[in-house]
Amino acid sequence: MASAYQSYQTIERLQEAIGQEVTLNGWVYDTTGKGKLQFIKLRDGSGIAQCVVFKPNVAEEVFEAAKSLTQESSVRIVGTVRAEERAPGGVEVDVKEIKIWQIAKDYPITPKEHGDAFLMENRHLWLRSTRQHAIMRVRATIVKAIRDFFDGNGFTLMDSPILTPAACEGTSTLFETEYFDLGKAYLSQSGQLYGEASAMAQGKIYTFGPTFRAEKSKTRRHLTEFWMVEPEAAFFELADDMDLAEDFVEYIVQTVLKHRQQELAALGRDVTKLEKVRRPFHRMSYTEAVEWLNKNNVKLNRKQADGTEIQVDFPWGEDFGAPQEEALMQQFEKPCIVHRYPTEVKAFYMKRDPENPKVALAMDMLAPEGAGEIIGGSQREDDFEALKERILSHDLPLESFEWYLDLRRYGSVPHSGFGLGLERTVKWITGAEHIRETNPYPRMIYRIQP
RNA sequence: UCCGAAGUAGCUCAGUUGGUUAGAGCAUCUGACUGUUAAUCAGAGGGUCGUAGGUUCAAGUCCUACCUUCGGAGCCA
Repeated sequence: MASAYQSYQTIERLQEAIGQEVTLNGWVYDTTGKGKLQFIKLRDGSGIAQCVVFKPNVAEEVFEAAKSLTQESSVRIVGTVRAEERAPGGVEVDVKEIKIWQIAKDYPITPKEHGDAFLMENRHLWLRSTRQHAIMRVRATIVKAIRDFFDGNGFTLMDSPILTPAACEGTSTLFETEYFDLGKAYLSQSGQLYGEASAMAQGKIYTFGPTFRAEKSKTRRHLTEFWMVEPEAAFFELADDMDLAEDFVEYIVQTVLKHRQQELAALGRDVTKLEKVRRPFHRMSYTEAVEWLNKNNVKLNRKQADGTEIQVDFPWGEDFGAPQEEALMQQFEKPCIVHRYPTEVKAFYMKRDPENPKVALAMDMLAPEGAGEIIGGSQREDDFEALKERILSHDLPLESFEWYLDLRRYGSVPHSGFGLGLERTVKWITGAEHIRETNPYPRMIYRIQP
């Protein structure tokens, strides 16, 4: 006897079963009655199949069962598959038997429109809708593409811990918890520091897992819990890091195009835009970007002491906000890497450019179509004294970073890496309006249910 | 944290200068129909108008506070 995962017929493969009798298990997505004719749209997680019950052809109790079905009731249907032009997808099931697992009463999400708050309160049910189903399938494909890319290019998976003793980039945005007798522990906001140690052991590594930011950000680009993949490679300089990032993002996008056309179509995504995501991407230095902003009259809103706002030329040294990034990207159809940011606006572990100590060997990748920053990375400081001085000048506790400094004591080498935010990448590729749709159970500043 | 917007039926919304019994569509229930794709048609049930206080002969509507949600900024992936 075959086990359930082998024997039960999935709707995805119904085309192959034309002429055969099949058994389908699933949930009622929609019903329509037409007198002696009942249509049941059955959803089984793999797809949706139209099932038809015609009164003269079935036993009385089967027709009554069909009439009693409500949205999201769970059923097993036995019937014959046949080609039918009038049915969506070109096939339908001529129903012979119905077994009702459970009748659902008053399913809250109807085929009509709903508000954001309502859908988020019912996130556990919203996931059943066609749109959310498609986004989750694209997400799963992106995750697989990420793993395949690194696994296939000599990177070893070396996951970093989630519970950490100290901050990676300052403590202001960390979730805190008690850790037995050892005091406070924090949820990791990046696996990078551990990733660097791992790279010194394996050469090329990547970490992939959830990260946590207690930032009080309330925008359509922010989650407090999100997944990040962070490659780190010994002997990589900034140029290598940027090449890697371009290859990687191109691979992800092209893999989704190859395997998820159906889902992208269901989402109404303009795939011609994604087809253009081919190397080489655009690149410009931070300094060039500032010049571009000022040449194109993209001003910065600055608050005065009296509370009023004035518009000023973008000053060199200030970090870009979402409005600057968006303005910059409007000229491009492909992602753009902006590199060599001012040292002051970047993290302590980034190496300074030997040719210009005012800038760090940092790079961000901005995605087109308003998607914004998806990658942040850098070449790391590999000089012991320079790194130690940076830790102290950032008021970070030196004793917490002794192990990290060891990486510069024992065989320090140039090395680089970056972090790619999974949900932001899913948002860009699916064209989702809001990042809350890109994670099955998103955590946001004002929402932790369900 | 700051700026802006909104809370009316299970859901999405309308509700005029304050004025009799607060409306519609969808959903639910009953009935009709052999091709529906968010079916259609006929009928029925469904409300502490976010909470508390105030003004008034009279408050869904005006005022105050609070709560909740949404959008944006900063910060970031």
